[in-house]
Amino acid sequence: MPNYAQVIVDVKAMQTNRPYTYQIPAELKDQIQVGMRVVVPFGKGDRKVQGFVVELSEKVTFADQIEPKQIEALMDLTPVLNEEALALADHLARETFAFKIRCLQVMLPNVMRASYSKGLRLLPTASSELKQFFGAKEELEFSAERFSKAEQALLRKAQKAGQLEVIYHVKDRARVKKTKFLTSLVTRQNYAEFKAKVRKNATKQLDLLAFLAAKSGQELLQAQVQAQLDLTASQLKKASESGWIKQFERETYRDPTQTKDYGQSVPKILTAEQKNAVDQITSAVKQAQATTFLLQGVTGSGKTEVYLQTIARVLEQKKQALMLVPEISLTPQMVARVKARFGKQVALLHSALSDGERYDEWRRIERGEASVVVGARSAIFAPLTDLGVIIIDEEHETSYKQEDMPRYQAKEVALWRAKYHNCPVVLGSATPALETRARAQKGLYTHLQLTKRINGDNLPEVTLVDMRKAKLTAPDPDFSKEMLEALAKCLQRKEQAVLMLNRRGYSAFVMCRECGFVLKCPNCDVSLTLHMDTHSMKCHYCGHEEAIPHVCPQCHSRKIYYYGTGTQKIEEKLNQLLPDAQILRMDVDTTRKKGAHERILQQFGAKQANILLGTQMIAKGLDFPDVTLVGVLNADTALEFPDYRASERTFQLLTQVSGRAGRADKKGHVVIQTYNPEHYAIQLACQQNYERFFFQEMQLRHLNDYPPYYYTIKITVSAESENLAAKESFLIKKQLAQCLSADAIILGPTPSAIMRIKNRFYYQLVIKYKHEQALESYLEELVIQSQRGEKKGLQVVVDRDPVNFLT
DNA sequence: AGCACGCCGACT
DNA sequence: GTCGGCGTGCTC
Repeated sequence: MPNYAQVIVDVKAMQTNRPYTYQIPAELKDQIQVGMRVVVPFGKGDRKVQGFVVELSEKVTFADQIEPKQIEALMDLTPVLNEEALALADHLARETFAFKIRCLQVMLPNVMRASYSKGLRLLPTASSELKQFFGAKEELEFSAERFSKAEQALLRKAQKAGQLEVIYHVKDRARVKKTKFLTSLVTRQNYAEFKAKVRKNATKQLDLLAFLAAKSGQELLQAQVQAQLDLTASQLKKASESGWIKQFERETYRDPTQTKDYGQSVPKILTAEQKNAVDQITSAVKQAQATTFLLQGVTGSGKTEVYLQTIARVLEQKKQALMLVPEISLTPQMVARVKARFGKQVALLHSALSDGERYDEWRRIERGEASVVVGARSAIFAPLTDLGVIIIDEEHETSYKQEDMPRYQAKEVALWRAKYHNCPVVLGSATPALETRARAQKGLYTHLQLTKRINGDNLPEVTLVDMRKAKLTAPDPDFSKEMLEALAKCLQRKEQAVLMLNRRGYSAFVMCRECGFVLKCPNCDVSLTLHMDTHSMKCHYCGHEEAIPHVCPQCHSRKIYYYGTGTQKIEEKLNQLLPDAQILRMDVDTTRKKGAHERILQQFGAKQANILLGTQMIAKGLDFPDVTLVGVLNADTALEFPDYRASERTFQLLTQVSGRAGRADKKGHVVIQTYNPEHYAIQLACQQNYERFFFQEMQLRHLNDYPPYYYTIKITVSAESENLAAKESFLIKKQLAQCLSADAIILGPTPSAIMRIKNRFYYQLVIKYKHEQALESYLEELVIQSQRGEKKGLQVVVDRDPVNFLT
């Protein structure tokens, strides 16, 4: 019998990474298990917090004379985290320098994270003044915002005087959805008897009785019966009281796609390359080998079919499959494709689900009712217990890295889980991340290649337009002659075009021609962008909004104009330059609403427009047979980024977007406008030459000591005062210099590329290293110690293998 | 978050 | 001398 439990506690302000010991009350001893959530008292005030049981023991394991406190309650009947999840949380905490509690919570759906509230309850000794303050209520919910400082002082005094007590609530938001059913108890025998008791003119009741008699003994959905016979819930309740029916509730899932019919799709015939890939992966599945495969295949080479047939083999082995795709490509078409092949066995985890729906999908997986899981990044934690394969599509996508605590890389989590389950991992991409391709080169990963497009070899023709020269003859600074001609021809042939505007850091802003003043956000270090739809200037980082100025705020000149180009402005120009064009615009503004993204794609697919104009998001995974022209308006903006992956990103983006042209029998054409036509990333993207790019980029990384030759860790320090942020970052550098060997390189501290966001100043340090004995423990300590700085508004973030260097 | 402890200034 | 300010540290 366990007497004590080790509990990882959810403490807000000061998190330590060690568990706390609690006593298990006698009545819970036979129920408590490792992996359950509990409510425990914590701190001097014994406020109640949620915790996770990570260990049970008979004796106290910590040397202290005080008696541990008792567990207040169990929140679960069965463990919500299994052994694997607990081990993975430990690993994550160590690997990402995150607090254990966060690592445990990230494995569970949001609703299982407790919500806390504080209540104040009147005691009999309360003064009449206090009673008045409470009004008629016994208990008030306390929140700091709701009461004034004076009121808070009053309440505090009353609490000290023993006139009221503080009650802490830990609420489990996980709610199982129940649906009402009923069973008809009306039989041929008792029908007449029931009928005799009903008034002759009570038509509704007589109808119901007849209906029930016809369905004798059957289970019916209450909502359906109500709708069909136009009855209210209370009328059915009466029927239940009369003994006509028996009402009951049953647990149901909130899965909106469950009832949808996706039809059925059959496996396609594989090419020799595809078959080889499926065979090799399947063999690893059968032999339970944790091999990692890099499936490198150009756009249109049929990677998805390899995934689907691999999953089918895994299911034949009575094992389960987990497939990650970037959030942006988790479109209805993509979902339909998987559901059509595997039907109800598929569980879907994506951000569009409500918390409740997500919880239900999680429970379906946990109970083993779904053996194929498809989802975005966080689906990597899906509670599958018998994994046969993990597939990561578009593995080079940076969105597989979580950008807040715990800052995990889903690919690395996949490798860990694969090792735990002895199953293969498939990393798929047309343009693999350099690190991935390098591991394949070294033989750590098995390299599988799909070199042929399914529909024959029809790589698009690429035209590179040098905008430095084009500018002189172009009818417009944003559109070269070549681009406009290609568009016009495409429209003439009644085909479709996709136009990409590389937006980041390149949108319409306002500048004064007289004094050079640029309108900037008052809270962040970025210029405000012009939004024609709302006729205002907006900040993309904090949402600040103000009116469009007509005179320069600095020199009062009237010569204040719009510069740069946003998708809106391009759309307007395009309408003038090509009056025949019907344009659909897809960017942050038009896709903000839920489902808007899909709607735009669907409209374009249905030929309601002939030009799709958008930002990077149009480069990902859309597949329209009639698109024969792809235009890139500004290929270089990603090159200017303060990021050692800038070339790689540019190459990937251009290669991907080029692959969108001419996928079917029609010849495709790609027009790329650039100011750096001789840049290797742009040149090699035009040639669709990944291999050359890989070797060239590897040389540069080697030369500059960047991954995959070095590991990187980024430390970001931010505060409301620039001075404080700078001071702290220099202090950290000093400490780092002491614990690092001479082989390590510290870059910075420097102000981040965007130094100020929401009135906070950002400084960053980047450590490049190969082996450092003391680094891990220093950073672990740094993360824990830096919590105390949070009271002063000082924040320190440690990010292993960072993908974002802007902040 | 909330409570104790400890070190300085203003005060009955 | 003592009361109380809040900066600092800890919570099984």
